[in-house]
Amino acid sequence: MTGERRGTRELRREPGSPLWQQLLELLRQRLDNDEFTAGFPGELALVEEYQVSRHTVRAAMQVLREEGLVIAGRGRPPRQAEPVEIARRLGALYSLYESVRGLGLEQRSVIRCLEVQRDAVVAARLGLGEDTPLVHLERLRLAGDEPLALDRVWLPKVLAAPLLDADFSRTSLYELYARLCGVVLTDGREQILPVLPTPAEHRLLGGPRDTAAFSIQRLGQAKGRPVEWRHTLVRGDRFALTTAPAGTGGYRLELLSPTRGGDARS
Amino acid sequence: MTGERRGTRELRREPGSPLWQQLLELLRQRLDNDEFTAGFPGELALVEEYQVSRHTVRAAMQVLREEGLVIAGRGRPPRQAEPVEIARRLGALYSLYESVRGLGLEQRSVIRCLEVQRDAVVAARLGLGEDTPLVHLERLRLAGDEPLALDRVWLPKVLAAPLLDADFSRTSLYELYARLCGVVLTDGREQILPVLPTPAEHRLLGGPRDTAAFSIQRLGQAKGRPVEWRHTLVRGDRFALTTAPAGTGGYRLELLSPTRGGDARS
DNA sequence: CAGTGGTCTAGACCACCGA
DNA sequence: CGGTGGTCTAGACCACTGC
Repeated sequence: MTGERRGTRELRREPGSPLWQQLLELLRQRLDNDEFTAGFPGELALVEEYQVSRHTVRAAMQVLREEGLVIAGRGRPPRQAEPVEIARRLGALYSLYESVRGLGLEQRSVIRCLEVQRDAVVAARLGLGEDTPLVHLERLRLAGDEPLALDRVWLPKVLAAPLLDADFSRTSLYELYARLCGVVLTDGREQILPVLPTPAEHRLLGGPRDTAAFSIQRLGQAKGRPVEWRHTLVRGDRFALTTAPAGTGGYRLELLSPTRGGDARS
Repeated sequence: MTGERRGTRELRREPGSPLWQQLLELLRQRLDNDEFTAGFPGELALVEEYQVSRHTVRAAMQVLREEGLVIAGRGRPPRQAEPVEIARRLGALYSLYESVRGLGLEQRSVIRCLEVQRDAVVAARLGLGEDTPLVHLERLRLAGDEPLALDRVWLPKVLAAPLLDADFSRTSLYELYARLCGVVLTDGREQILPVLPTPAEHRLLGGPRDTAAFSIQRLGQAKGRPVEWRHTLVRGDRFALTTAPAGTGGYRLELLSPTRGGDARS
């Protein structure tokens, strides 16, 4: 906003607080403040600005790049990652969206409910008082004409009120939450359970009878504050959790091919 | 074995093949050959041996440490990680074992089957001919007196023959596989599905009726070669997959507290 | 071409840990 | 205490990208 230039920034050279960590925190704050939407500074620029060695800059940048917050590569000018690029690292629910998109299938949603509610249990999970108004969205997610998941979301009304008039049928919730409300999810915790859908749920999801499903519960956070409670039911006959390529311990929720090749109940 | 000292080792200084990557590969090989069981060299020792800068050594070591193959920390002499410490990074099945152990519960198994079989489907998954003899182990895993998981494993008999006389009731399969057969799992791919156990499976696992379960299928590899096919059924009313702390996209299979606090079928 | 990051060197000081 | 890794500097050369 001010546009002022400070030649050097406030890095304290003292033990116990490495320069690269301080720099990392400062860069995080500036990313949060959208100071870099017009382009992220190169390593040498940061060396100059903060008066540290390039090695120190690279130590801080390595973290930001691993987190996917900044995209940088040899030759290209570096840039801040788009929310969507960050979100892909946020767990099973995102890989659900991506996995379906990766197969070139059209995704849409049938909105079953979009209203303001009060729910003491959900509010508690969000760390809010039990009477806090919440925007509640319930939708059935489809690929083509086939139901894939039943998605139930609660957001604090304080943040999410603009979404009450939004059209969720074609767009990602995260995208709308970011664009209309300025809330970008940066972190989250998920819990995944195998469940047997209730008859009502099964009617919505379709599929063979006695099919189990994934129950995914998720607390989404932005800058450390809870901003989303989500409970999604994913059809178990169409999706599997598979280890991520690198064997890093990560998992992806992947759409199974229509011909369930191997049931492998050997 | 030889005890010979080569002052410098074969690192080629040429573009397109960074020194730290070459060093990383050499160290991997030496780890595979158990050259470091009596202690892993420090950074300065590697600087001297390979005639590269400490920075280069650290670049290679960073990878080995992130992979958990080497344990190193300020002050302490570095060392090669034990198989168990590596295995903890090998997916949901290991965290099952650890999660139960972490709660201080006694783990044991009831062996239901331990014999040599031929199974064309499983053999194919292991990349073997359909008549290849396999060691098959089926066991019910318990914590205290309560069944937790039904575990079915197939191993190539060529590797696993010594296990036919082993006692699995108290010890981890991975530990025995490593100790008796010299096979240390280094990698693996898993697929996790929600399923409804068959009546027979449900009788073994116990729990409320109409409880869903995790079906975990796993192909375990050692040095790139498949050495294990596994199909485990985990009780869904006692375990959940939860995101790993760092939000790295990883998941752990965690034992739920006996009092299922939040069903959250909101 | 100029600017980017990728790699590498040769030093330095310090904090931590175990003997 | 000596050895470990953690941090930091000031340089250098190169490969890649896009103009």
